[in-house]
Amino acid sequence: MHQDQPCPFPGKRESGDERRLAIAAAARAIIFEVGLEGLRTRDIAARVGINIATLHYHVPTKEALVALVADSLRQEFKAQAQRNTRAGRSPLEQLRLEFVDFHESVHDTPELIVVLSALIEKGRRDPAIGAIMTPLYDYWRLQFVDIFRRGVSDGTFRPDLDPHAAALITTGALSDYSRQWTSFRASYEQLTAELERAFIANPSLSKDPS
Amino acid sequence: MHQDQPCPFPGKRESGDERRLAIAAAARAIIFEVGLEGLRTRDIAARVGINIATLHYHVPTKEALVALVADSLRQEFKAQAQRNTRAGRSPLEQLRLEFVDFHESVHDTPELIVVLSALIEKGRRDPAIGAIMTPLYDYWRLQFVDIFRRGVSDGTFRPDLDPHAAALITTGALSDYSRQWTSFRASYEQLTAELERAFIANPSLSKDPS
DNA sequence: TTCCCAATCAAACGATTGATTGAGAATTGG
DNA sequence: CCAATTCTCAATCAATCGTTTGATTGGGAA
Repeated sequence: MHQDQPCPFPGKRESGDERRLAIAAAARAIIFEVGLEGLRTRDIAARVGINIATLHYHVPTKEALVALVADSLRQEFKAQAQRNTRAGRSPLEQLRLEFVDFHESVHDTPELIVVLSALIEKGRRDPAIGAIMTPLYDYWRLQFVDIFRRGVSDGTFRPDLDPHAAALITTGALSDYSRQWTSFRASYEQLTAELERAFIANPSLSKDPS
Repeated sequence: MHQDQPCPFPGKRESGDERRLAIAAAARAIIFEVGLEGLRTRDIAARVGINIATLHYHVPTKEALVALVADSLRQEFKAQAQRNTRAGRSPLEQLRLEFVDFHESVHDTPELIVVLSALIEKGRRDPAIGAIMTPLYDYWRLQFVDIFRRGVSDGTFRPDLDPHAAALITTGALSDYSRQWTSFRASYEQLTAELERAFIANPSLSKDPS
């Protein structure tokens, strides 16, 4: 029994889905501020503006709550991936689009990568979280694998480039940058430019290997 | 009325420094297993084999305990840096030595990088931890900056290579690899080999062979 | 109207948390 | 040997944690 009709009286009761959405958002904000070790169910309830018992009505346990946050990240990445279609673009253009997208994500929702890292780390020891986060991170990296693989085929990138290793380097550098951009002297443009130079084929070499 | 046999030398006491060392080691092991959010002073005391009050005698607060762990990491990195002198070696040799060192560290003490990442993340919000961890991470990256800078000078690496960006890419890729090497198909050798190819000068373009 | 049920809350529960107390054992310097 | 110091522990504290209970609300169905 699901009704699409939004509540005509804001401040009254919200549907279960809306509540769960607000709970996940509040939890993400708190994790960003004080980390997973500072996450308290009462603080989440207070930020949403509901009673602690109401929180447990919608999300039974804290474990399920963290899983809810993980799933909210998954859905957000899924939506982001479906939003921009890269069909018909060259590998280098797609790579640069990924760089721009990532930068925008870090700028618009700075807590996203921080929470993502925290949950990936938690997923290393919590199978329930790992089942959500590992495929998510793999998917992101596989996008780069695909870009590099096709870029090698058409001569954009070095012929001796290892797509998997290059993708690992790229995602590692990007996530590491966003994690501590405060202490980095190098700008994001310097980082992405160096990544391009690292993988791109040398223009002075013959592009036609036949 | 001694408790259930913690010390291999009954009747013997450990000095304050040894105790603090054992406490830091136990805390690191626990952080590796259950994360910072699962770190409990009682668990640390139990692993060391001492009473909870004894733990608080040596380390007054939990906050000081986390700082102690951070400092133990700093000392370990400092000792590691001083252990192997790289004087007289070529930039490429030094880079490969860094790769080997890192791999050995991950292999010998797998909890090291995980705990390092956890404390760096905590240092983002806790100034006391950040004061220890940020310089530590910067120091590691600066080692690569130095290697790349000299490698550019002597023609080992690309002339258009940005040492800071390249170092950021390298540390990011390495730390990201060690954080989740379980789900990576690419081996460590593939990763380091790709890093070398990414930064090394093209052999067909030997521009300055003087 | 009467009933049902998702949603909500005040209050509290049992357990755990970091931290403290006071007394005593072990060690050290004289 | 003694006294001072360092170190240790059983017992305990106050606070907070995640979770539960029991009751209430309000809107839609019967």
